Amino acid sequence: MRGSHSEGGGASTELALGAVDVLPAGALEERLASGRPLRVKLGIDPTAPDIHLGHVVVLEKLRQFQAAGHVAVLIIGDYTARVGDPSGRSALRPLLAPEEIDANSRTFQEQAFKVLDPDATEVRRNSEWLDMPSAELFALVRRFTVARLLERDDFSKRMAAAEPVSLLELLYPVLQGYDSVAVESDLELGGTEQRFNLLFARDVQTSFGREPQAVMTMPILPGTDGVRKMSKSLGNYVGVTEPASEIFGKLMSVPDDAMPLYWELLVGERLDRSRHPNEAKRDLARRICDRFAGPGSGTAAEERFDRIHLDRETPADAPVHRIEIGGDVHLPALIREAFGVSGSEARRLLAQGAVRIDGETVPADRLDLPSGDLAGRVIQLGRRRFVRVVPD
RNA sequence: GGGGGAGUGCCAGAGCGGUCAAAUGGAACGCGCUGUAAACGCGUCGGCUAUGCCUACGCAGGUUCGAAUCCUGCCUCCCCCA
Repeated sequence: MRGSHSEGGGASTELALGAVDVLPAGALEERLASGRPLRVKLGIDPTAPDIHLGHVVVLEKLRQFQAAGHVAVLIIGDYTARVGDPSGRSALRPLLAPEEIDANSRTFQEQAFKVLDPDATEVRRNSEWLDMPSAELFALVRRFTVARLLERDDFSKRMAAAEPVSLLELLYPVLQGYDSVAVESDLELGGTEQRFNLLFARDVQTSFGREPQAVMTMPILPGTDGVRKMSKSLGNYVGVTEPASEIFGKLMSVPDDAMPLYWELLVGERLDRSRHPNEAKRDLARRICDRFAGPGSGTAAEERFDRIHLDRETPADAPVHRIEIGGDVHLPALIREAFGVSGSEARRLLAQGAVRIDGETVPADRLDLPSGDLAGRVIQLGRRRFVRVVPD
């Protein structure tokens, strides 16, 4: 049973709402009591081009601190992205090209401002201080021991399973910790999988004679499969820049079991269990659309959704695919081009009755159609892919 | 420095000379059911203008009528000893 995470770490402040833990006990209250604005750090490694709802959970927490008058320090980990965070990893992370990291950094920052107030956010890239001469790097890393780093679960598990752990990965916590020194962090936020990194940063700060930061961890948001962590690489994410129709559709496909967590982490309210699950899910989906795709987009997306799935209508805004008029059209080829699947796949789908033209299933043995019969019609592939065929 | 083991499809993991486009499970996809939820049932899951053809089992060669399966070299990973 998961759901209520509110009282973690004994922090009684409103700002700790939803957090899994706030460590060490009392540290946050103590700092808040000082009355000065705290420097609240959140680091995100730009390993993918888009921010999704999983990132939003922790960004939203940062926004709350911001709203309470504290300083939001958003670190784009353009340098640590090159190293690769071993947290929760069971294998070596593939390396990203520098240009890729650079492009991701830009979109990340832009998209983070869909949650944060840009005027009250200090954005830093950690290459500013981590891109240092090796002599300085050595001086930094010699402060810590291998035994201390190997305490972490991910490493011991991988080593036990005879899987590789690179030297570079071992360095990751040290680098992330040094970020805290560089930005003089009072509090660092992160997902629960970041606990080791966040706590290790305290050691790094201490070794530099700084006051160690408090840390606050937030629950991990499951992806649209309802089970695994939301992530780009698992393909179970909802991006904040996606069109409302996508956001709505994806959220509706999230299993009911994950709804309490979605409500708590994304809407900031407890799910009212007396509501019909379908209605509660629609409500959530509308709110998220309104927030990220623009006010009112939720209702519009919902209407479109119902037209397609309840009334079985074809969407008016389906992408357009042009064909030449004259002669027959070979359906597998058309599907391949229109939907970006392979020709073999197209044939299989056809054979499985997954192709509809204006709502009518194409017979499995039908491979060619006169082009005249296709012009102006909507081809549907499976439940949610649509293309409107238009004469060229 | 010495000794041993392993690299198979999106992932995990069988296969160990022909019947292998490669068992099985998971993921994914499709159809049905439904609340585009879950669960369940059935099916698909390399490519190709397709009853056949092509490309594939770390990479490169070789042996064989025939290789994922045998040999040689290379690359990568792991373990043990020092």
